[in-house]
Amino acid sequence: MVKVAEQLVDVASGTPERILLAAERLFSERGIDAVSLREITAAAGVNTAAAHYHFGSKEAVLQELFSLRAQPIADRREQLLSELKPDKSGRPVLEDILVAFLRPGLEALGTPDGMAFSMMRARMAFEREEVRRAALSKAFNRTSEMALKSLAKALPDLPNQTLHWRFHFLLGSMVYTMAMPGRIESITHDGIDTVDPEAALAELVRFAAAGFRAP
Amino acid sequence: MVKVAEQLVDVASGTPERILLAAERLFSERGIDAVSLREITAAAGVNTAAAHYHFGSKEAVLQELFSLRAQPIADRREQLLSELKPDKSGRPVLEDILVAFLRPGLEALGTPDGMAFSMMRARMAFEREEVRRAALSKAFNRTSEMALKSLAKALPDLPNQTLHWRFHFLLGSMVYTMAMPGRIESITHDGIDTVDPEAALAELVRFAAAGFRAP
DNA sequence: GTCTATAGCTGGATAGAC
DNA sequence: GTCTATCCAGCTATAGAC
Repeated sequence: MVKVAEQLVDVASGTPERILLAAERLFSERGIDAVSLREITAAAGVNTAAAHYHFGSKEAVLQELFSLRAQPIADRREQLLSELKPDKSGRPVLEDILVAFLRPGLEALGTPDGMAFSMMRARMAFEREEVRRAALSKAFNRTSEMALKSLAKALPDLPNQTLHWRFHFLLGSMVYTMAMPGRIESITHDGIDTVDPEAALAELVRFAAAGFRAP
Repeated sequence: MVKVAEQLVDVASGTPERILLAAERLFSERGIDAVSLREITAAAGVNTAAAHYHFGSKEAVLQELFSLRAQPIADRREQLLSELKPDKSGRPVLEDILVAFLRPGLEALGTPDGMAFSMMRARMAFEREEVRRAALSKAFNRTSEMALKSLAKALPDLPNQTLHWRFHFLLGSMVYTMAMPGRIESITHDGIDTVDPEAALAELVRFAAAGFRAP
């Protein structure tokens, strides 16, 4: 309904931006369905009606917020994937593909806003509501297919089905990591309890690369 | 509040069982928060008050349902993990551990009830509400730690932190697989679109085993 | 553009008849 | 034990004053 600043700034100036920032924080803290529009507007210091005026509905707030945050990540991923350099055998290097695919999302974990978005994104991957998974799909489908194509080139002997299974496992590991920053394995308390995005990236790339190369 | 039959049968006889079965189906289809107690009781063909009489609250219905379904899986996992045979070097075999850990959960995907539970379980892993993650934790903590101990024995050279990271990735792949039976990768339509639990198990074991063995 | 006020629902829970 | 009837809190959304 309303054009919102391309980049949300930390100190929100206008009413729409304040609403989006409040929504992002609350959605990530407590989940989407558990947060009411009233809470969002209260946290933003504006009136309930303002959200309806600027966005039209609670779902529209979510969608606007999502695409606003997802776009830069998808763009960066696309850029990195398109810059991949083949090795001397003419094929892209598996590890390079994984880094290009994973880095934009995982490094977002390093900032408070990015962490909030990541948790929201991870949770949306498990949503039943079509409209929400559709937002994810719309934002990231293109780059997922780019990555799959590169992976197929890097691993020419891998059957297509197996490649898809392994890409699926990669997504699971990625999403699970994005869902719980700061508490890797709440199950076992002696685990890793701070998330350094660089460490997460390095560990996941190493793990997945070996997995993709399995016979 | 009320003792429910240890094993839910397909043709539900009593009122509590009918409520649990309806809840299971609806929770898995649409998510927990999106389903009202009224819908559950309507689907079960009983009155709203019946659910409160038998369970006390909607949350209690969920908890009862969860522990009822989780227990057999955890028990089976524990049994399989305790039966692991060491190889000639005296260590458990990585693949055997993975199978023991994953099989009870993944093979549940083969039955309609099991599939419904798996999707509910996967979604609960991403919940913010403490009480729900606590149910997961309570049901599966013990066997997760058993698996971690066996993994440490099978991979004596792997630093503890790395082991935990990789176990975390394993959980992510497992949960992601359990969350979306029948549509591995909705992102790419030419992917795998039916889930044979045995195939999922075999693929995940191969992928993860290679990942755990990465240097 | 931003507010107050309220309409119109839907939710969980319960009291009390049977 | 199982119903009907109802309470009351909370929600989204909107109409209309300013």
